[in-house]
Amino acid sequence: MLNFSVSEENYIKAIFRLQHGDNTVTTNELSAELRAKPASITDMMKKLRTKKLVHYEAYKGFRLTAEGRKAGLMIIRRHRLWEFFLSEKLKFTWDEVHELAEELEHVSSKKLIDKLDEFLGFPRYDPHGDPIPDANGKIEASRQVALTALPLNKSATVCHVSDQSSSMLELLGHKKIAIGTRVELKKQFDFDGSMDVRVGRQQTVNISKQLAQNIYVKYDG
Amino acid sequence: MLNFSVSEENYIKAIFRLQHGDNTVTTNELSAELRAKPASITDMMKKLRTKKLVHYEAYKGFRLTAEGRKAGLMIIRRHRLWEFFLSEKLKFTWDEVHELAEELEHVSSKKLIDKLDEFLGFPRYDPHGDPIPDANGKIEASRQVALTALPLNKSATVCHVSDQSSSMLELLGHKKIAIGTRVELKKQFDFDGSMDVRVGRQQTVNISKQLAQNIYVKYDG
DNA sequence: ATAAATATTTAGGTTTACCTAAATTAAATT
DNA sequence: AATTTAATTTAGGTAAACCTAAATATTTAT
Repeated sequence: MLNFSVSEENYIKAIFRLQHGDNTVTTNELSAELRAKPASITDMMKKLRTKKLVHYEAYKGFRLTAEGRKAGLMIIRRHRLWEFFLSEKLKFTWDEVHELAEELEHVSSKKLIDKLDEFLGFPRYDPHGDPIPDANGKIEASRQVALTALPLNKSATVCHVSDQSSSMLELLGHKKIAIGTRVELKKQFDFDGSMDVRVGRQQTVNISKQLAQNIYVKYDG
Repeated sequence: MLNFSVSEENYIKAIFRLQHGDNTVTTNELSAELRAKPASITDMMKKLRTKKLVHYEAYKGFRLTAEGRKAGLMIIRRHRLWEFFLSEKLKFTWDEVHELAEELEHVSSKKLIDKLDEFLGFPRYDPHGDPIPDANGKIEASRQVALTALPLNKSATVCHVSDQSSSMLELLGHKKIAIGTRVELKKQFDFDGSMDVRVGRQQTVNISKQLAQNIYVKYDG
């Protein structure tokens, strides 16, 4: 019930991340996320299904079961606690901590993690501002929403982009949008779903519906 | 040159430990140490030979090459630094740290380990009293000898037991010997190799040759 | 509604690190 | 020295987690 291989953990974590609520995750999405071929994804999905960690029917995408979600939360807890440790105690910069935490997170002793949590003073957020699940897997409901769901004139901060393709990053760079950028929705056009968004203090740019759906923000304050 | 699988690292570490100087290590010794069948040891030795990490000729045992020794020192450095961290910062007891460090040691980022070393204040010994190699792989020549090699009436401290079986630990407990116990050889009997040893300040106990061979001590001072 | 394009799965192969059983070599005993 | 015993290696097999190429579903476009 509680012991998974490194690979299994990476799959669970990736599905957790891509699910973003109740969405079903596709083979190709996971394939891109994990840089593994689609055929490998199918293999692993069958395995995780027999372990009752995902709901999966051929051709219909997959979602974590309650148990899979719980496992995912524990992996994320480990990951974020190590990130906090690396940044706070070992003075790594925030862009260095992720890949080291990717390795440390697979040491799965519960006692180790709970003691690490205590040593760190029970931190609530990792260095990227993401909330850290507690020892029971409880995690602060993130006030994170897609840019498309942001109310007019409410200031928010970009905290996540769900597509990491280079074409998407190029477009974001061009519009001067990055993680941490302050944004505010100024106008929404019914015809094509595009929107005018104030970026930073000076400029306002137009963003397509497709792009907005992939940008996640957190309300300020 | 510098990246090994978890299995390879475990083999290198085990050979390093068993070599204890220049002795050549046998297939069966490694098999016992790693709880793998002799055939598996032969497989891996061939692999490590092609990677130039061990000297190995069929039926003749093996020794680490200079490069293998260097790799071994780095693994031991990681292991002992994590042990120190677990004991000193997370307050694990000395008998809990070993198996956790077995997992953490395989995260091989040099920068991580050097920063951890700095964070811990460049400790010289792990919680079991074994010296920690520095960032260049330099390690304090341990003045560690088997109890059988201790001269008469020279005070020393138990720093290592090479067999960790529960039957051995039971016997040690019974004789009130643990890591850190002060001992002094009082008399040696040629007939069976047994010896009288003063343990601590009050009592003297008789120890069999077999037991003495598995107890390592460090001269005091 | 069909055809073309795309997504997913199946079938069969590879590598790593194990295993068992059998063969071979070395060491110990008579 | 010959034989028995023990250690080691070889041969061939397995499971995990990947892969490629081909087959099959599904979606999209005409």
